[in-house]
Amino acid sequence: MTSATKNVSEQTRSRLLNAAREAFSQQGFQGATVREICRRAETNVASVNYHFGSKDGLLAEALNFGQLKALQMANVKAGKNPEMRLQLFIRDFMSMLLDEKTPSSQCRIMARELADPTPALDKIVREAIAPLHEFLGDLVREILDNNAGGGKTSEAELRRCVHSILGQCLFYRHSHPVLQRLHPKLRYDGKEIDAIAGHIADFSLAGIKRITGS
Amino acid sequence: MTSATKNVSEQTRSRLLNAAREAFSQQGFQGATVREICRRAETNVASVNYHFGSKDGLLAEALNFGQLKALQMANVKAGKNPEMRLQLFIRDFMSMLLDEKTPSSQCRIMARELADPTPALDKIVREAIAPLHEFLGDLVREILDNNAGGGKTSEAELRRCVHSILGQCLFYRHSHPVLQRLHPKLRYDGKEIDAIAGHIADFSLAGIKRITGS
Amino acid sequence: MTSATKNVSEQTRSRLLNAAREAFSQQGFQGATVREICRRAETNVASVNYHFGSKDGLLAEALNFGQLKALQMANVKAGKNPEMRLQLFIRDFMSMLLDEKTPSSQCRIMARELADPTPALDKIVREAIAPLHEFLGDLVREILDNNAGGGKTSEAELRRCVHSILGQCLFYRHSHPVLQRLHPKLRYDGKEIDAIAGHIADFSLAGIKRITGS
Amino acid sequence: MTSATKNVSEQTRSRLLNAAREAFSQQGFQGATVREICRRAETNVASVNYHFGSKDGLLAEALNFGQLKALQMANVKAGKNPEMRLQLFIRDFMSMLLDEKTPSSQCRIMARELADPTPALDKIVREAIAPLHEFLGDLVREILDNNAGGGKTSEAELRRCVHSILGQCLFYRHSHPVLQRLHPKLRYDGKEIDAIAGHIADFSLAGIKRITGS
DNA sequence: AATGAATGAGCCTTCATTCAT
DNA sequence: GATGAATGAAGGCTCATTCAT
Repeated sequence: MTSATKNVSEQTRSRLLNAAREAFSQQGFQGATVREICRRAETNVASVNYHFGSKDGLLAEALNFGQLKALQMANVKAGKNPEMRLQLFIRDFMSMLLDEKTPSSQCRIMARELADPTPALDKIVREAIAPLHEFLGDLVREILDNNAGGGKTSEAELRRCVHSILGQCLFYRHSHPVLQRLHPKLRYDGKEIDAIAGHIADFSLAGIKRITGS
Repeated sequence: MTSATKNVSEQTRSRLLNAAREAFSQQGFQGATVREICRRAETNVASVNYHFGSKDGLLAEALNFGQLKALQMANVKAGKNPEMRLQLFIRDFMSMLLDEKTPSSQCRIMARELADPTPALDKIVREAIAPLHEFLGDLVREILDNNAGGGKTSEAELRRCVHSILGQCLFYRHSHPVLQRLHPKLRYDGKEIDAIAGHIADFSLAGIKRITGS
Repeated sequence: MTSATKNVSEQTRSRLLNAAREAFSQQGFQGATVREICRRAETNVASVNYHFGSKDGLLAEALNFGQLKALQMANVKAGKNPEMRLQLFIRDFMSMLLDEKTPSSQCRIMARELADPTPALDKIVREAIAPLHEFLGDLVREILDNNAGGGKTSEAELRRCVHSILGQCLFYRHSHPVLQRLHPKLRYDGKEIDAIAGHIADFSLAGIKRITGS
Repeated sequence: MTSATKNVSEQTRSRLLNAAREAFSQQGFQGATVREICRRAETNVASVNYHFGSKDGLLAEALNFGQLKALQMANVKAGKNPEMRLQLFIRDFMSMLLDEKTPSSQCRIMARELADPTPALDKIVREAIAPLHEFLGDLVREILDNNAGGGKTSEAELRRCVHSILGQCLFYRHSHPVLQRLHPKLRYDGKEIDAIAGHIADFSLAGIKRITGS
């Protein structure tokens, strides 16, 4: 099988995965039905079980964390100082979370998983979230080290900084239904995303430095 | 029926509400079944419809925002400077969100609603979340005014500060399933909650003050 | 208990019976719910079982055939020739069946019973329908005797004449939903009822005489 | 799949339709349960919704008016004089209504619909009953024209003749439960059906001719 | 005597899954 | 290999009925 000759089976798998990502991110895992996913993928209802064993299996495969990992790798390669790298990362992460144009539905699925864990959550945590926490932990540690006012920072405190950063970012995704109702006019276009990312970066850098600063 | 002998009907209603709060916060609205709720409440399957008309009706009643509102009112009455009030609020809010001993499952249900909106979300936003945002907005504005370095702060920027604070707090609830997997040993006892709340308050105050540009 | 002091229990019974007649004739026995009947009767849901043992019991009591019997007795007393008495009876019977102003819901309930027999049907047949058939049988026999052209008429043939008369009358009740759809403008006011009754009488007398006439 | 090997799906559909016709004609639409229908059809409870979308859908499909229409067309083609055609039609119609051996339960369902209209009644009236009334109207008009004693017959009077004929025929179906109780020994075999049909035809022709005033 | 509360059997329907082809 | 057909467990809900007072 070359890149030019993808066989029919592969095409169906692919269509199913795309349809599943769309459906899961829109309706949640429970809310999305196998029938609807198959309808969107223009295949028969038995396909999901045929190709992925079960609805759970489909979810597990539908999650690919390539984008998130690529983002981290690119960030490391950027090679700037950690403060700037944090800024960059937050902006990229927010774009991934909010930009409705990109097919980054994985993130939305993950967000759903947090609130509604399925057996797939273990895989998500292992393969995507744990590395992400580690990545941010390293970044924050670098920043803290650069600003160390003599005091040492505990692992717990470091972890909380990571949580603070992630919490701010994820809020815009988790609370999206609420924010839509509170501010119906607000649109998350590129400009707004930049503004939010800038805010979170500034807010977080100040927060991190306070930890050391004392 | 005296004040000492609560109506049987009231008791059943009450047991149903508790069971529902538990179930909804654990399995989500869709995931929780009427049968399971009734089993927990030790009553029959028809009770929910008898007492609340429907599963939706049960959800609507299961949400009462008294605790959250009481918390805000107490905070206003505390009368300290806004920085301290923010610290207090964050600690109380985190206790409410995380302390598994208190029956504050409403907050957990609300968290679920964010990820999986039902018709009840409109009510929740109107009656609980919008006031909460407003309350925090006022608090942040006071802090900003006290620290104004001449510059003005836009409404958008103010709103983002509120989001940053709430995002940090809610992260511990939204991401609970993840955090459990990342740090299996960690328990959210009073001490840990205090530490987290303290961190968020410090982090946020630093962030807010950075906004003023001072 | 005098006619002036009907006790509360009797009043409730009476209200229930009226409500039941209304409901049964409108929604049928299965379609009408005990709750709705009790709501109309402004009493509690347990009343039906309390006063009548069951929904079936309520139906059995709701049926009273006084009007139908009165009609037959009056007809006998009229003392005219049988042809005229048949005319009179058909007109009265049609009025009872169709006039929406009179509370003759029993007839409508009976009509429902025919299509949807409940345990009450035995009682209905025994107490109302069998006597009615007998009454009409006697009337037709008189007519036949008056016109006997020498030939005898079998019991079976006599019975079929009765069926023909009743069939024509009941058609307007049984097929009411259909007729409403076929001729939406038609109203069964007094004039129309008279016309129909006149037609059925003429039609039937001709039919009966043909049987003899040979 | 050859013409000899009917699709399994088709067989199930067919079994469901037969079971539904049987059940609906016996218990009415409300009284018949999906579970019972599926039990009779020896399939699972989900079949009805799978094949027909809903119980309503099943009813709509269970009604096919082919037999009734065929009967009318055959009658027209018979080409005899209208009196004889009426005789023929009544006999065929009665056979359809009463012969328990033929699968003509549609007529019985229709009869049920009259007493307990469902959303399907509109379809029934439009597709089956209205044409039937028209057919009989034409037939009666022909008879009247042949016998016109100079007088004209109004549309209303014509309609009532049709009602008289149909009423007599349908009586044996509508009142079947009653007749069973009144005359337990009577069986509607071919001979009895012929006798009834003959009676109705004679009775009606006499009635019709009376209308012409001759 | 009379009632509001509570019940459980049963309703139609939806769903992920399995099976025969 | 891939699919339309079929499945049965489970869903929320309605209802006549019963129970404790």
